[in-house]
Amino acid sequence: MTSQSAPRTARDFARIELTRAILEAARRHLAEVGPGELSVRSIARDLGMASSAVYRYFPSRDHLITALLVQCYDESAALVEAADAAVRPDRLRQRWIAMTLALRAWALDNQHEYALLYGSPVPGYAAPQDTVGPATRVPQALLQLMADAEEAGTVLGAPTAPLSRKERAALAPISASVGRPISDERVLRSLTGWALLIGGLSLELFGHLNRGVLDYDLNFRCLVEQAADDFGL
Amino acid sequence: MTSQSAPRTARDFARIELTRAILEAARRHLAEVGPGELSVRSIARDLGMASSAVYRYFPSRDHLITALLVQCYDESAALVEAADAAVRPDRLRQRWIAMTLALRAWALDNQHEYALLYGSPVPGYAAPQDTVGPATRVPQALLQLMADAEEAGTVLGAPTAPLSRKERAALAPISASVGRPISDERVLRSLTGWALLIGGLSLELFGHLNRGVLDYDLNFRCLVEQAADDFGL
DNA sequence: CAGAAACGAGAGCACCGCTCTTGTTTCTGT
DNA sequence: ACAGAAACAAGAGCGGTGCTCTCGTTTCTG
Repeated sequence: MTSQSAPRTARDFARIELTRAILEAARRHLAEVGPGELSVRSIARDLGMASSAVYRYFPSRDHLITALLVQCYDESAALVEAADAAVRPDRLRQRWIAMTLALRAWALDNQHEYALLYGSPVPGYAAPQDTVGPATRVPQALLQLMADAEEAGTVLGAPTAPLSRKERAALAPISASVGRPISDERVLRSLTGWALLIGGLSLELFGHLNRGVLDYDLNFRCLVEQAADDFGL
Repeated sequence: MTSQSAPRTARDFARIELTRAILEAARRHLAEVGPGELSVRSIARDLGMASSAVYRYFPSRDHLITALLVQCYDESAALVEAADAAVRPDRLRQRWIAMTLALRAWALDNQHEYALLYGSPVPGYAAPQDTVGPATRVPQALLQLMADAEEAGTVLGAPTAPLSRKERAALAPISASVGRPISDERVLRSLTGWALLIGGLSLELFGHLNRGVLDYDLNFRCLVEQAADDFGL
């Protein structure tokens, strides 16, 4: 780890402070240039230090990106969770709408960050273990919504052919992560919802709707409303 | 344009041949390194020419990427269309399954190419007009399927609240592109289907299902089967 | 057959991630 | 208190990138 517990000495304090400053500058750059062109050198210039000094705090550009990844996952997930919590728990449909709109709002405000999280992986980059926790917060929130829907006894929209044993087995780790009983059909529904959400946002933000859809806000709203219908919310 | 009609002279011939060779080498590299690290220099090395010579044929790296973009859009769309055509036209559900499986198969075989098409845009890159035609072939195929479903008189799965006038207006360019009558609800369904398809593939290929889903093949199949149910196919 | 156009190759510019060395500052054990 | 160890900032440097410019050669065209 980079910082051990408390800043005992002045040096410790300076270290965590500079680490924060570097990350902050990186994030500031990310607002303008996109993940692929994030440059350690320009960040260092921005902070008035030699580029080699940055490597005292982040051993490589990838480590810096990992830190940004975690920060952005957490930031967006916090917004989604907050939007969820702001709605009465039994208003299931409204919660779904609120969560999806929250993620879209964040994505629109932080397009390069969205690309970092859900776009193509950065060049030679393989996400380390640190990111998986934060990365699962949003899909977990969707899962919890579905579990609530199951407890409330809502019926799924369209009739679905029952899943085979093998199909159920493939979803086992997810079902187990919910922490309470949930049918495999609902687990699958949350996956669908997640895929639809990310797909819709990616198509919009990566420019695939350019010629075609005129009103992006309205289009996204239609998408999630229709999904709510399908999910029986 | 790069080549005007016929290769009249030996030089013309050499030019289109070399252009093709460069593109081919670029594509070969793309199978291994990912769009962001495609390097003009390494492609030139691969062909045994000076990097500056490549710029006689593609004025910039972005132009080269554009050519790859078009090629990949066309290649994947051709597979999707072929899969569609291989099924009896009135087997709507089977056509949907075939098309989605075809795109997934291509994406799995060409992961970097998929990232190029549907991942985050390449750094400073803005897709020019040339790419929009090929890019719309897949969503167009989905739209045509939905139009066929409408003609066949299938009913949509879950009940949907009717779209508002503004919502219908936002979809107008797409409806018009179908070339025959289609309800706005079905247009919206194709958008949902497209978003779900791209979202599902992106989540899978960009590593978001790593811990969770055990069997990717099965999971994707479940996704599209369930979507077929929702779409009333 | 001369002039023009296209060509390939090389040097060079400014940038990148990253490493190594050097000299300085700060902490720590005795 | 002080010496040794550890952390630090800065600079030079390596090999890579996209791209430009120049220069000598080849090919086409009027």
